[in-house]
Amino acid sequence: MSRFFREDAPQAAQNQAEDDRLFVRAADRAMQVLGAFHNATGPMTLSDIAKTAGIDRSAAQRLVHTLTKSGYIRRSGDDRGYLPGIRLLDHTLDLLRLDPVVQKATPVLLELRKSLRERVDLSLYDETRLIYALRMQSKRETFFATLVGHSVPTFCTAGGRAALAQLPDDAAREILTRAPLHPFTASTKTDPEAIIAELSIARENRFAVVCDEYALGEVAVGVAITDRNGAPLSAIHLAGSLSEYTPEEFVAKAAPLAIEAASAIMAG
Amino acid sequence: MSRFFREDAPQAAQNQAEDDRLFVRAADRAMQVLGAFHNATGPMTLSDIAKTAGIDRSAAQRLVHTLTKSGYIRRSGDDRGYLPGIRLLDHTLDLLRLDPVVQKATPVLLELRKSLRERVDLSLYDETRLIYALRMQSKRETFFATLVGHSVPTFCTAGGRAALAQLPDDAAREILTRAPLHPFTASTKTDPEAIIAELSIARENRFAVVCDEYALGEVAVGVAITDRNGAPLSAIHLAGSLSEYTPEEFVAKAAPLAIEAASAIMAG
DNA sequence: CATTGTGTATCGCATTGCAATACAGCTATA
DNA sequence: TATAGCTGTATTGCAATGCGATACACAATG
Repeated sequence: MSRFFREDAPQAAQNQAEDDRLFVRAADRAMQVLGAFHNATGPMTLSDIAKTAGIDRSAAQRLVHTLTKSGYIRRSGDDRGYLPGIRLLDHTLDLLRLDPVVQKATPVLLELRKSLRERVDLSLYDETRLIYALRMQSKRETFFATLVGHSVPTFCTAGGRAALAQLPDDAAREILTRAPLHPFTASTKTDPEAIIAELSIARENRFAVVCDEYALGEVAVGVAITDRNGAPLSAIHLAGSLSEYTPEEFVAKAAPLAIEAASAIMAG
Repeated sequence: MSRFFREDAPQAAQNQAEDDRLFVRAADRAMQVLGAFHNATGPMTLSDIAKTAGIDRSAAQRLVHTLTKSGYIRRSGDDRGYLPGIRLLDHTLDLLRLDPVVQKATPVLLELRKSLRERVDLSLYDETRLIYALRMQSKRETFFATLVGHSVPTFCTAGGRAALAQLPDDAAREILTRAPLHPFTASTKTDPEAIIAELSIARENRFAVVCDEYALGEVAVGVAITDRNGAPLSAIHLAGSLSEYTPEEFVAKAAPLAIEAASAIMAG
């Protein structure tokens, strides 16, 4: 009993609810080191990593050493410095293959891709952003828009709006306050209330349409995938080129397919 | 000086070369917890994780708590248990976008995909295995053969043999001793010397061909991508169906394209 | 030939991670 | 409705271990 009622002792410091701001856990530090690459544009040196992760160079050295030994960090071939290690891809695979949505969606999206020979993506909902998990690309595609893990904002993309539309307006509003409402094109809607209005439309239609707001010359249709309580988990995203379709044409073609696919996934 | 020559002190335990077998670093423990999902087939409970990671349930609890707070682990929606968290995909992206080979290969492979409307993959070399980093799928594709992070053995795949062929024979032999030479089909070559012989052929041709050894009804052509010292970094992999091509047809069509693509990537 | 940057290695202290322990909720089986 | 066996969660003290300090070898640069 004395363990639980010690009046003389300093306030218990290990309350799980609050310790995480008092203590810095080693697991966090390890992930901070890996996270140091988030803003990198090339290999990082120990000093870079230390600075970015907010730890001492010598601590960084130790962590990098350990992480290198286990393959989560590797030395960059020619250049000096370090890069994220291949081992990370193992965890990527675990994430993808164990994700219930990805599991169910994969065959459905492959079918969908056959019907509509345009870009088909599945992305996972993460409040202010969507992260691409499955990508089935079409003819044209550039850069690293093909990379898994790439994320796009929810506020101005079709999939994102479809996902946000599943939330009550004030929950969506709250997320929008946290999102950087940065315009990507001249047409990007950045007024929260204008976006909320779009969400109402999407909610009614069961899909969202975005034209020219994120990428110029692109029309996209997004449909949300939700859990059984209706909370957004993920979104299907179909994109076409405005040089081939009018927005209406594309929606007419893509929206029914996307809705059907989403239903199939949620039913499965 | 006493710090460096203490005769009475116990043997210094922190030699970086050997401490890793004496000490278990927290960073490792964190990654072991994430690694616990490697053999999972669904959500894992705390006890599962603890058992798999080889730590106490209560330690697992603490780590999982920390990792959950930072998004590397999440609770599985309906079922009980935990799953890998979306945050991992951020590191995936960092790995892919910072990888020099992936950077150079992406545009080349997109072009290649246009010329040859079959499966085109880029995978990263990891001794006994290749890990898929870029996937551009064709019509038919099933299951999670589409997932990034999926890995295949080097000993019996076209890309793998192309990569191994870049090594001296004894280096390749050494790797084969560490590889589980498990037959996937009736045709899978599992005799190390038979594989070494294949490597010689691949070395001469600059590409490797594998038929029916990994997947039935599939013919694949692989070409290695090396650093400037000739060490394998990665492989391009083109696969076609034996119901559409004879092996010779496919090779005639695919091999030149693959070699050209690899040259373009290495020159870039 | 300094100087400033890499990466690497070692040590001791005090911070922090862990085992032990306890408990609340939920399902099943008795 | 016990009761047993799971979940996940929380708290403590001790000692294992992570970190800062420090030092050094090597390259590249001025």
